[in-house]
Amino acid sequence: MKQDLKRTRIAEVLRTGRIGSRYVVMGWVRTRRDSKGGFSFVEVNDGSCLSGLQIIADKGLANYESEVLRLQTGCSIRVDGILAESPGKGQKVELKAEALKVMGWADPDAYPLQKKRHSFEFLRTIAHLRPRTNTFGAVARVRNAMARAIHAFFQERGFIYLHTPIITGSDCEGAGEMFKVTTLELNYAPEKDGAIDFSRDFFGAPANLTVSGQLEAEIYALAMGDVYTFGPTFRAENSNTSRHLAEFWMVEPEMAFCDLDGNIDLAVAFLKQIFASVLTDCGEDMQFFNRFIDSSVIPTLEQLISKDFQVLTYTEGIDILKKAKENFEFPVDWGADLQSEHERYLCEKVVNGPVVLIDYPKEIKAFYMKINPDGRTVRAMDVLVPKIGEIIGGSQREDDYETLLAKIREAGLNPEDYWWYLDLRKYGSAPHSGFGLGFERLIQFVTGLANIRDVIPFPRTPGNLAF
RNA sequence: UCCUCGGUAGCUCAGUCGGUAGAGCGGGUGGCUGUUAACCACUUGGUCGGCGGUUCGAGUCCGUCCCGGGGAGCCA
Repeated sequence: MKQDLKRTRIAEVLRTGRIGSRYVVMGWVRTRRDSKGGFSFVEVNDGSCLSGLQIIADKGLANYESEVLRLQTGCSIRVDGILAESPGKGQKVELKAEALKVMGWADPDAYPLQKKRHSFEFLRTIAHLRPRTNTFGAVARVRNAMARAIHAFFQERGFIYLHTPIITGSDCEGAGEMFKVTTLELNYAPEKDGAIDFSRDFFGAPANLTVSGQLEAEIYALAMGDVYTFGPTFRAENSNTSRHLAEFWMVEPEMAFCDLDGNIDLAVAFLKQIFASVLTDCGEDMQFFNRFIDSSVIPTLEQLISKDFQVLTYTEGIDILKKAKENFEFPVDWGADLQSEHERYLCEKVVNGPVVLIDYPKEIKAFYMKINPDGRTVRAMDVLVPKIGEIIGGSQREDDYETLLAKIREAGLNPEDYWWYLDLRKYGSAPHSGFGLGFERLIQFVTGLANIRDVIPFPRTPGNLAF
């Protein structure tokens, strides 16, 4: 065995491999088919691409009878061989093995993955093995390509990548239930006046996992101009749906000297560039999703890249819904938040694509959003997409000190808790805008996977902390 | 958290009116073949989610709990 040769990834063998050259490939066996002509076909996958490499192993190998004929799905092997043109259908090249070494066996009686389709529900119960399947390998590569594309998009535009804290002292970010962080022994927590005494906790105060980096991102936007965060976010909501996770990744750009129009422009350019990158960088994986998961993903993405996004005000959206001949379960009224069925109708029936909804009534949006001159609506924007719903939520931020102070009080919040946030409006305030994008929802949209638990390696949901 | 549908072999599922457990795939053995979701034959394989109840008898009916899917709410 030529131990001096270095391992070559299968993606590279298939892309640049030369017929007649010697390669070393290492990976996991997907299937083995024997020919009684005295040789076997072994399909190997190493995760570098969707395709596997067909190995031709014949009885000339010293361990053909003893090992090759015992190879099963899941075994890891090393193959040293010569790349050859394949006479069979289904692949252009194959590796003629000069040596095949079994690195790790996988008992076929016990190994849960078979060379057939498994349900996503079952694969979730074996999250340590599911990346070895076609679908989850493709998801992992697409997720990686999208993360890289996100950084590329912002870096090209001069945005600073900002690391906002995971642990936060403020429970006033207002975006949902928070996980508590403590080193106190829960059964023996110190008490004072009948309540837990957090002054004796690690931070000397109650601490939580962040639900958003936005408020901190505003700090840096009002110093660096354009910043973005890209990191984990935590919500302790008891949400049991196909589009909610307790731990998910969020992208949050924040731009100084930028109004809502600039915010919309960035969001649209962002989505288009990410979609285009995935189609170029992950062509094979996307073909796979388009064929086996959802036959509309590639046409949809291609359309979005070239098409203008429809921008509607909330008021226009309400008008359209009121005139619609659809029997909605929930009534449509100006001032009420849109239900999922309303959002879906606008995306799927009216526009047939994503919709940017702006200028929502102030009562149904967060206190920090900038009030419009009409006094009733705020400069909010939601980007809604078919099937998934809200994928981006953002706004121009209120930059006027007195107005923000009043709105904090109106919301029943304590201005003292927001002293530094208010300070930003006191010293060198400037118009600024930003949005939050759910990374996993974007991956769902791109891949067509119906359940958000299948686009993150290790999903955290209520009652599920395995792996 | 609410509504709804499910939980039967390693996996995907069928199981009629309450009468004593089935198929395909997978695994094993043999055959055949430059094969590729290979094919053919034989074979292996079960605490019917847990607990309790009704009944001569429960996979099947009732109660309860656990887990999963879909929908809703909260949101990204």
